[in-house]
Amino acid sequence: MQLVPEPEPKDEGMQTKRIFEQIATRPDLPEVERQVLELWEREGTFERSLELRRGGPRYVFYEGPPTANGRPGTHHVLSRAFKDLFARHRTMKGCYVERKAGWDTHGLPVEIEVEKQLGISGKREIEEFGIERFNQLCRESVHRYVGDWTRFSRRMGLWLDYEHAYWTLEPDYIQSVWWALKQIWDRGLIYRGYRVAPYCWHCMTPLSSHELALGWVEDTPDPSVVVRFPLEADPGTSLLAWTTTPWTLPGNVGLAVAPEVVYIKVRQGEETLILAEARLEVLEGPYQVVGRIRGAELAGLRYRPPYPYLRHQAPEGARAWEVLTADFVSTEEGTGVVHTAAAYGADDLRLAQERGIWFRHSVDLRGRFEPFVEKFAGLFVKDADPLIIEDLRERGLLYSAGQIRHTYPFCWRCDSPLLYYALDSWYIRTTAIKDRLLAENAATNWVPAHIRNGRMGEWLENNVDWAISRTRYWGTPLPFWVCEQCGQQRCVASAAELGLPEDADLHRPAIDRVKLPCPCGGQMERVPEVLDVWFDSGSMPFAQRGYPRHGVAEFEATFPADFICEAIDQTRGWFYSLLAISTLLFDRNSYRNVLCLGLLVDEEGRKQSKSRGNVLDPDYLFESAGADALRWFFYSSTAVGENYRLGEKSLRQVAQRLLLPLWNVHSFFITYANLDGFVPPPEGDPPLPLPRRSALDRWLLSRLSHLVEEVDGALERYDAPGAARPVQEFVEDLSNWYVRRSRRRFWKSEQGEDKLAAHQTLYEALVVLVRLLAPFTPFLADAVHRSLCGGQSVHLADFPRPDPSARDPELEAEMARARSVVQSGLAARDRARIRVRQPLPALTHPGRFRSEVAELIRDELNVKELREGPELVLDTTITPELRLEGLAREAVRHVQDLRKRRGLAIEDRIHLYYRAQGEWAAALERFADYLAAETLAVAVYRDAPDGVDGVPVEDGLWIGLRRAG
RNA sequence: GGGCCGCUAGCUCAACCGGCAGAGCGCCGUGCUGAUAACGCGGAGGUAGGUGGUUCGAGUCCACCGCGGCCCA
Repeated sequence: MQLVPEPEPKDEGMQTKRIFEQIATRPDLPEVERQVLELWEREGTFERSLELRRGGPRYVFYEGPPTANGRPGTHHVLSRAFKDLFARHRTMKGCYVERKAGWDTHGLPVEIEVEKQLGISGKREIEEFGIERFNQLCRESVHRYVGDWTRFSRRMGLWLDYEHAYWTLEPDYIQSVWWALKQIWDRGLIYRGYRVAPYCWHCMTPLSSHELALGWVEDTPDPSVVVRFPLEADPGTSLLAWTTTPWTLPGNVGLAVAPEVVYIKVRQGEETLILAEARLEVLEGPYQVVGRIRGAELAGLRYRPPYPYLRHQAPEGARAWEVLTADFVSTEEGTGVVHTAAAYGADDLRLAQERGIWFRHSVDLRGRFEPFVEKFAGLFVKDADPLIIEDLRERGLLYSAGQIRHTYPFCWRCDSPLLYYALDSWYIRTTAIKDRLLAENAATNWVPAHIRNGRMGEWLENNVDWAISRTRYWGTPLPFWVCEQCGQQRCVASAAELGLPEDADLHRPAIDRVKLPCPCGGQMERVPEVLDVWFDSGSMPFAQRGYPRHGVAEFEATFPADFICEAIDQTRGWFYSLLAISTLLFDRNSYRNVLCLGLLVDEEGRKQSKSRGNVLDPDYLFESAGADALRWFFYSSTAVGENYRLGEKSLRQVAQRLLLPLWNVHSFFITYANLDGFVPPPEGDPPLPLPRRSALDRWLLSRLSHLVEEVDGALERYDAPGAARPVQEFVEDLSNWYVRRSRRRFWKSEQGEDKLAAHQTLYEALVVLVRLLAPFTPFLADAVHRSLCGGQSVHLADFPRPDPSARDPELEAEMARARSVVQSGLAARDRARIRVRQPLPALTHPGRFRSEVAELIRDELNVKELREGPELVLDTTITPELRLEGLAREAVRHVQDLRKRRGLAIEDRIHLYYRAQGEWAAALERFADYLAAETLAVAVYRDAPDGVDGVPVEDGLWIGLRRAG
C-alpha cells in the first residue's frame, strides 16, 4: 500500500495570510522521515544540538561497539533505539551528551567472513594464503561493513558521532589496550596456563562457543566402557570408572568421587569392586555387597592407572593417580567414579589444577598419540579407541564395553569430531578481584533490577580466570615477548618500546617479526596469540581516547559512564569485560546505569535466524512502516528486559494508534488556524491566561502538565514503557475527547475569545507533545514541530517542564466523571434504541458538574437538561418540538454530506434548496436559521429552480445546493 | 546438569503494597461523523500453564512440576 502525499500547493510570489504550511491529510510516514533526514544532514541538526548544550552538565554515554561484520539486522535497531532515546532526552534537558560511535573490528567472525570470500577454510589454508594478505582483507571487510552500519544507524534516527568513531584496530586504540594489559601484568595478575576448549585436530584450531553451537550431531555412536582401576595397596580391589573416550585413558591422572555419595564395595568372583550405590545397575552378573563407604572416605586412595606412560614422564614426587573428591560427579550415569584426564576435559583440568595434580599431554595437536605412548604412538585417537578397548580386555582391566548414542560436537568446517583439549592460554587472574567485582556490580543500577543479583550476580559468583588469548590472526596481538633461551617474559605497553613509530600498524604478521634483546643475551619473541576481542571492547572507556598517551582530560571527564545499554546476551560479554577491566585498572565499574534489553523474536516467540527464514529486514521496515513506528514499538510494547515479538501487524498498529492520530490532530489544527488567521504568540509571551480559557482547555493543559511529569520521571528511571504508554493515552484523549468536543469551537464562524483559547490550547498542547515525543519518534516529532514553530527543529528545543500552575486535579477528576456519565448515557440511548441525533429532554445522573462540563455532557448526549439524582436515568419522552429538532439535525447531516460529496471547501458558503413534505417541511420551516448556520448557507429556498444539482435524501425530503459567490 | 526470565481473552500485552482480572487489535451488533487509514456504545470471549502450601483473601508470596526463551557447563 502506497501513501502518496497530496501535492502541496505552490503559491509562488503570492503572499498569503497563512501562517502554517498546509500538510498532506494522509501522510506517507517513510517519506516524511526521508525529508527530515535530509534536513538534519543539510543543517547539521545533530551537531547543533550538541553545540547548543556545550558547557552543560555532562551525561556520559558509552557506545558498545557492534562487530563490524555482517549486515545490521532489525534486532540491532532495538538497543540502538534505546541508546538514542535516553541520549536525546538528556540532551533536551540541557546536558552535553557526547555520542562517540565505535566499531569492534577484530575477531573470528571477521576472519570467517574473509575465509568464505576466499573460498578457503582453516588455519593451514590461511597460513598458506599468507597472514599479511589475509589480515589486509579482514581490514577491508570491516571498512565495508562499517559503511553499511553507518547508513543503517542514520536511517533509524540514531544520532552518533560517526566522524570521530573509535576503531579497535587503530594503533592508538591498540596501544591503550596494551597499556591496560601492562598494568595488570605489573600486578602479577597475568599468567600462562591451560584452557580446555573444543578443538579441531584437522583445522588445528579451537572453536568459539558460537562455532561449537553449529556442529552438534544427535545420535552419534561412541564406545561406552567401564574400566578397572586396581588399588595400589590391594590390587584385588578395583574402582570402576566409566568413559566414552577410551583414548583419554593413557592420559588418566586421577579418579573423582562425590564426597557425600554412598559408595559400595561388592564381591564378584575373585575380585572386589567399588562404585556408587546408586549405580549398582552397571554391574554384570551376581554380586555380594561387602561394605559401604562415603565418597569422602575414599579420597586419597592410590590406584594403578591403566597405562604407565605418563608415570614414566612424571618428575620425582609428582602428585597424581589418587582418588579426589569433586563437586561435578553425578550418579545419573556411569559408576559415580569419574576418570580424570586433566588435559581432555574442563572439569578434569580444573580439578587437577585445584589439587595440584601433575599432568601432561599424551596427544599432540594433530590428535595423535605422542611417541612416549608406546603402544599407540602416532595413532589418531579416535582410531585408537577400539585398539585400546581390546588391549584393556587382554590385560583384564576392561569390566564391560558397549556403545552409546549421544549428541556430540563436530567441526562446522570440516565435520571432524572435536576433541576437548587443553591448550596453552594466557589468563588474567580475575578471581583475585572477585570481591571487588561483586561489590562494584552491587553498586551498579541494573534495569531491570533482577539482573544484578540474578544473571550477572550468579555469573560473578562463579567467576573463573579470564582466558584472554586466541590462537588466531586478526586481532590485537598479545604484547608478550618471551626469551627463547632463558624463558623470561616481558609485557610491552607501546609501539615506542618496540622502536616502532606511533602510527605503525601493530597487527600480525609484522609484529611477529619484532625481536627484543633479553638481559640474558638471548632474543625475545612475541607469543603467537592475539587478544580476546572482549578485552578490546571492554577497554573502550579509555582506549577510545588513546589513554593514557592521549586524551587524559577527556577520559577523566567521561569516566565512568552514566549510561550504557545492550541486550541481555552481553551480561557475560561487554557488561562483564567493562566491569572486569575497569575494576582491575581503576578499582571501580565503568558504568553507573545499565539498561539490559530482551531479545527480538518473531511473532511466534522464536528466535530470529537466517535458517528459519523469519528474519525481518530493517530496510524493508524502514521503508514500509518507518523508523518511528519501529522505535515506538520497542519503547511501548513490553516491559524492559522482556523479549519483543515483532511483526508487520504490530507496526501498523503503532501508526494507527499514535502516529496517524498525532498527524491528524496536527492537520486539523493547521486547517482551522489558517482559516482563522491564528498567529501563535511568540514563545515566552503570556498567552491567554488560564482562567479565561474553557474548562475543556484547562483540563487538557492539566493533563498535559501531568503527562510531562510522568514522562520525564519515567525516562529518568530508564523506564521507556512507563513513559511511552501515558503519551499514547494522552494522544488518544487529545484526539478522541479534546478535539472531538472542541470541533464546534473551531468551526463556528465568529471570532471570539473562546475560539482564540481553543487555538492557543491546541497549539500549546501539540508543541509540548511533540517535544515530549522528540526522543522517541524523532522524525515525526520534528516534522510537526517545524510546521508549528516556524521551521525550528524540535531537537534544538528544551524538554518540556511541568507547569504546576496548570495542574487542576479536581477538574481532571470531574472530567473523568463526566466521561463516565456520557458513556452510561450513550449506553442508555442504545438500549432505548433512540439515535443520538434525536434530542431528548433530560438525563438524571449522580453527582454535580460545573456548568461548562455539564454543557459538554448535554451536547455529547444530545439532551436538553441534566438533573442531579441518585442514579442515571434517561428521559425518553419525545415531544413534537423535539421530534422536529431531530429531523432538522437529520437534514443538516444530509446537507453536510452533500457538501462533502460535491467537493466544497470547509469554508465555502452555499445557496441551499430543498423540497420537503409533511414533518420534514415543518421541521425545516421551524429550524431554518439553525439549518442555515450549520451548513454555511447564505440563503435557504423552499424550492429549486431547474438545473440545481440535488438529491432525494429521505422519504419526503430532497435537497440541492450551489456554491455562493 | 546449573542459573535467570516468562507463561493472564483468539492475538499482543497491562494491573502500585496480597483486596471486585483490564486495554489495544480481531470478531459480532449498533450508533455517530465536515471525525482522521476514524470515533462512540454494547456484546461474545478467562479453570490466570499444572499441583500443593501460606493467608480472612493469591494472577501477585512459597514449594514442586510442565512448556518456552536466554546464558553457562
